[in-house]
Amino acid sequence: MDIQNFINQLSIDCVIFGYENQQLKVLLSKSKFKGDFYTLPSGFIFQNEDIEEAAQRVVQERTGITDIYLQHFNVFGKVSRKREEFLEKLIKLNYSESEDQQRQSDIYQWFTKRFVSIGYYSLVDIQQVTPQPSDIDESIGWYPVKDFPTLIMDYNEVLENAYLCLQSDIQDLSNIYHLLPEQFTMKEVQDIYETITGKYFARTNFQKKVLDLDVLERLDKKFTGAKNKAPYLYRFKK
Amino acid sequence: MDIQNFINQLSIDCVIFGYENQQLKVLLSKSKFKGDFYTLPSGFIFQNEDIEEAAQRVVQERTGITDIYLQHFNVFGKVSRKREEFLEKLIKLNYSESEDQQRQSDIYQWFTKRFVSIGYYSLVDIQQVTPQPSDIDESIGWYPVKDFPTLIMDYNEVLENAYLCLQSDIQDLSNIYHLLPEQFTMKEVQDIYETITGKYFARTNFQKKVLDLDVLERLDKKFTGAKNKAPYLYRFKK
DNA sequence: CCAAAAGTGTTTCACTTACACCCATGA
DNA sequence: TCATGGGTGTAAGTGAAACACTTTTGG
Repeated sequence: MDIQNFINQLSIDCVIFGYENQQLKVLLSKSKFKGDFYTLPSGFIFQNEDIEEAAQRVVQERTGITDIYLQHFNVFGKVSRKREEFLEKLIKLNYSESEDQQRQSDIYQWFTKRFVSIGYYSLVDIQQVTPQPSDIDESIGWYPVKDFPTLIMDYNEVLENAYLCLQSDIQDLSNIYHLLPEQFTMKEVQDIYETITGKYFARTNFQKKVLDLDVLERLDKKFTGAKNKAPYLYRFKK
Repeated sequence: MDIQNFINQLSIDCVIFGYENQQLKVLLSKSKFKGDFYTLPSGFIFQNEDIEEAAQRVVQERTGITDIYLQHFNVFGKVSRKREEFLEKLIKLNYSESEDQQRQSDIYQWFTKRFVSIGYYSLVDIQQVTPQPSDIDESIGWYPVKDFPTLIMDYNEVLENAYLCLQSDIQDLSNIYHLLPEQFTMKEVQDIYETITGKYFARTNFQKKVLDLDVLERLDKKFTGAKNKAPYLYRFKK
């Protein structure tokens, strides 16, 4: 890792949301290190790179997609952030006593310093994503927002905070479509909206409300083979 | 300045809002350096200091008040941020050719690096504030949001962005009271709200709307000596 | 022809906005 | 007693929520 070219003590943390099987999910990775270390996709900022670009890069590396919807939601800059207890556990489980010289290395110096995190959340079409583990990840995958593993440091709070911001931001239905494929039915829009807000909306009024926003264009009907009236497909206007 | 103890390439920028004479104002300082360099109150983060604490410190140093309302609104992390043109002008106007060794100094190295800004806005009771210039300020004072001088780097955009966020955040009237003194009349609340939103509200309905929020307690009447019915004073509930 | 779900129209209700009215104040 | 601005109640209007109804689909 080319530590020299990064901004010191500053990181980008991305909460990547997707929607699948009536569930809102987040992309989390599990570290190669011994011990169950789950974490958010994160990265550092090159000296010649805008932070927005760095966030794009982080999401692109883990998802494979381009043209990514990103939203800054908070910064996390407390001194501790439960870093010490994470590092202690990590070192205890992964390094023997004799590897003391390890602790003198640049990498060790880099990672044991305090970090300020810039938090972004991202909304992606989960069908477009093929999760790609980084070289320090054992695995990477989607976990339901309602049931995800304990994360390292203060990342549980970071994730919860991103979720709260998403719930608030999505009220006006302006960014919900980033979670959807190119074409979708009204029921899919409503399902996502109800899942994220946790509230139920009357079907007929929801349809009217959304169409009145005048952001959708109606396409052909979608014949699923179900023995009922086929719903229209919609697409967001450009 | 104790550069060693700060986080590198990271700064706190504070947009401090106050309200006076029917105008929303921001606190800006003018640099001691030759050339008209106006800027936002800003500072750096000590290694052993939460960023929220750093922001508190910045606002406290410039205003003298404690117990400060702060709201993070954005980060500014583009590579350039018009830094080069600012530094060029600053050096041209303030250093002679012979002072080349200056450029080797720690301070020079510190300030010429790229910075990522963490933006906070603050709402204060302007009557409580005695603006205090820092050691690099020639002066510090309040300027109307509708008419303030050109700022260095991209700080004009930072300020405008803070103002937009304030306009959005204040819709629910939840944080407006930080701009008011301990006790105030309904007309003062309405004046501030109208000034910030730029919209006019019917007096009688505004009163009802605010009282229905159930966040104010009514105190005694305020006798101003004007020959009309005295308005009630209010205070925000704890 | 029937069950299931989609789409549309209509009624009802609640809340906002507009406005009318009365009250307190001090010259 | 009068002009001025503050406080409250009520009518009108608007938009959301509830609900009834019609249409489409495939077994």
